[in-house]
Amino acid sequence: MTLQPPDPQAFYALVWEIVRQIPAGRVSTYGQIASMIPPPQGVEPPLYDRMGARWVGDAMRATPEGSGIPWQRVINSRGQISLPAGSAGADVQRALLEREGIVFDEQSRVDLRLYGWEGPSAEWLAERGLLPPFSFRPPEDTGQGMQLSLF
DNA sequence: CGTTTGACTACGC
DNA sequence: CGCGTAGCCAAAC
Repeated sequence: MTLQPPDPQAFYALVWEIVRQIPAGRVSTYGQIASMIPPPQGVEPPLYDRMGARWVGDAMRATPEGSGIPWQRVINSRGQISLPAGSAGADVQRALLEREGIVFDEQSRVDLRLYGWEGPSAEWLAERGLLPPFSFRPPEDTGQGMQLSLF
C-alpha cells in the first residue's frame, strides 16, 4: 500500500464511477482517470501528480467483486496490463478485453491511439465536478490527418 | 522491529 | 524504443 488519499473510499468511489463509463472495446489508463479527478482537499498538485495514478491502481485492486465495474478496461500508460505478467488475474483481464474486440500486439500491448477512451462527455464530468482528461490522440487528429510528403 | 511489496509514471540513458 | 530509477509510505511478512 502506498500513501493513501485523505479519504480512500471517497476517492475510490469516484474512480469506480468513472470506470463504469468506459465502453466495452475501449480502454483507459490509471493516469488518465486520475487526470479527471481534482486533487483531494489537502493534497497539493505536485503530490497528486505523483500519486494520482497509483491511487487509481489502489482503487482497481479494491474493486468490489460482482460490482459490474469493468475493471479490465483500465491498463497502464504503456498500453499494457499492469497485473503481474503470467498471473491468473492478468490472463483473465486479457481474455475479457479480447472478448470485447481489443487486439494486443506481439508485445502484449494495446494501441492506445486506437482503443484509448476519450473520456465521458463534458456535461457528465461537469455535473460531478470532474475534469476533462487528456487525450491519447494527437491534438489535431480530427480524422483526416495530414500525410507526410514522401518527396 | 527491519524488509519487502506494491493494478504508476515521467524521465534519463 | 527498451530498461532502470526516483518519488511515495502503509501493510504484510
